[in-house]
Amino acid sequence: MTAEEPEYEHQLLRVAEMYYEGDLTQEQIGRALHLTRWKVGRMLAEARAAGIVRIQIVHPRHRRHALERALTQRYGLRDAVVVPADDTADDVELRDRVASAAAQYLADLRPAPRTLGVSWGRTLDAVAGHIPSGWARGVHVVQVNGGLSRSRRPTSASDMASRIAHHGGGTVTLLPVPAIVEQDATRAALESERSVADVLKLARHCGAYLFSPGALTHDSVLVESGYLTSADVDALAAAGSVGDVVGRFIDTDGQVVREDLDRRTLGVALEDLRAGTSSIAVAAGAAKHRVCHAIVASGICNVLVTDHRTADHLLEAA
Amino acid sequence: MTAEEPEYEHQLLRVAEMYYEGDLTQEQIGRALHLTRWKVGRMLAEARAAGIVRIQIVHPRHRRHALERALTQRYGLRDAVVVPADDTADDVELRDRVASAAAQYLADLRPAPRTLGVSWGRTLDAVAGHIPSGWARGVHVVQVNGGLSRSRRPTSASDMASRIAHHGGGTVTLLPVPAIVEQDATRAALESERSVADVLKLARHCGAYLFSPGALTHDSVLVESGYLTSADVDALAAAGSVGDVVGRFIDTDGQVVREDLDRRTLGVALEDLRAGTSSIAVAAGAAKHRVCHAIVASGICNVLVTDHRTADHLLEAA
DNA sequence: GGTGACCGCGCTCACATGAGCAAAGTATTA
DNA sequence: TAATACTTTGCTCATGTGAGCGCGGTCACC
Repeated sequence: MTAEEPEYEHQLLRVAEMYYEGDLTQEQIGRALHLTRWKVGRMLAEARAAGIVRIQIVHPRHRRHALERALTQRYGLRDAVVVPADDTADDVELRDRVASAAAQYLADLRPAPRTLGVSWGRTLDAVAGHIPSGWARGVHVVQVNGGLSRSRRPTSASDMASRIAHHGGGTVTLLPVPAIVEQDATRAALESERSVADVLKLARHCGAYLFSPGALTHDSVLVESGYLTSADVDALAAAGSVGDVVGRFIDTDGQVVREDLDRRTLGVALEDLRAGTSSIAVAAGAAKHRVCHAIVASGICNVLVTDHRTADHLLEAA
Repeated sequence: MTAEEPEYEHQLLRVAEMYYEGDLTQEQIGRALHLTRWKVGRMLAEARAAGIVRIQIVHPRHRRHALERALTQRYGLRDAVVVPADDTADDVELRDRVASAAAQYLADLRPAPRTLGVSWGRTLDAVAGHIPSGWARGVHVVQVNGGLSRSRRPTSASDMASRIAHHGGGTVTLLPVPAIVEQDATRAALESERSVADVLKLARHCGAYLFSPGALTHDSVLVESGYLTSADVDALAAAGSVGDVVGRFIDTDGQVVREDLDRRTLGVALEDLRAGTSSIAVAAGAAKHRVCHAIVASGICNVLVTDHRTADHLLEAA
């Protein structure tokens, strides 16, 4: 611990090599190095603790159960799924891994939800891409926030809800309105529209919700889709926002910032997510660390699917 | 083996997680998963064999003994030192690692050489930088090939021999002539010079040699130092050369190419290296793979210090 | 359908290993 | 210097673990 003797550390290394690479017994090593066999055993434990010997599990489906347990306890979550973030992987690959785990989690969820509220975005697009065919039987998927396709990409907001429903042998109900409108009155008008009101009513009482918080960055999908300008992002940041959930921007306490903007946003309220039996948030990458903390700390989600670095961040936060 | 069942692989993963991360005994795992304890033991062995569980030793001084053994056997070497090539490290860091190992090897060499012939170059410069003070007592270091400083860098050819001697509490004999001269006659004249002849005689009977083969690239030190032009490099490549040893360019069989150039090169002959008790070659990086193969296959060195990727390459070569 | 080859399984048994403990050694303080 | 707290060491013992064996099931080939 305190010694830091290079000579001793080198001995540790020799012992570790003999044991793990040379397949010698601790007794044999002790004989060769003039040590008792118990000393060798302790040195091996020390080498593992010091990280000289690293035992890691390498598998795409591997989950970090220790972190999951810590997260559920720390934030009173129903469940957590933490996948290892490979050092060599970029953000896109990481998102894909996390999305895959989320799809798997959803498929394994028991009792299977009869109605599932879903948001949209890059992460959910990836989740939809990994959902196993036949993951459910006759699920009813409901789009919980607006997202009329102003997006340039072919995978529109409505598409991911459809795909998830399709693979679950079920039906989909879309919310064919913009995510954010320009006038409060427009929102009110749309909401009073019968077809929209019906969807929202449905969306507010789903058995499960699946969404991905958005980071407050200039390349967010809300910016790319044209609902926000770069200036809006700066203004939100100045107002203390750390990101959005189903299009609603929140601060570190999970409270809505900029009420005026929020009143122009179409979709379920944060309260609806808080009330959900399974409210599953999916988030990957450093950009989402802060918004992740906000949603788990304020109970907007009760299930979190993420990568181990985000999990570490959440556990470090006081 | 042949099954490739994803379900079973997932079970393997679960078992591995429980054992290595959950610190459960094989018995407990068997209980939980309705397996016998022996099945669990076999699954763990399988998981390790399949690479799902990876046990690796992480330490700057770590050596790959299995590869060292394979190399010494395959090429009839006296000794081999193979250090792991960290995936994240660049070529410079890798060279430093290998150089450090070489310095250590030299210091541990028993019986300690009374006379040591050294070459020069970027790699040997790194070796000199890592040689421990007091690594020998009264060693006599002799420069084995020409290298009168035409180099732009401050670390001249003679400098590394001096440093190695200095740290070994010994003396140094330099070879103050160019590496390659322009006329055969010049070489003959220089060699007949008493002072040069004496050094060469000394250099030809060293107890140990330490050198690093050079790759045939346009940024080789021989080019940088002005002994060769870029065109010369291309000509040598066309003549079948894979690199140089103490300034002498060789082909894949370890034979000198371009006799005319070789006759203008000052220093010990390849035969002198082949005759040495310890002829230690130090080489790191992909660029030196081919020249490495040439020198170990043709017996120019009998000790090789290198990285694990080079070792892999040498073992793959039929 | 019969027969032999093969494979995976559970088990015995001998060995390897870690937890826990008391003695020896070492640092710390009065 | 002596007393004390703390660490390290070697050991006992219970437990964990892997090699090897025989059984039963499966498959291919006759």
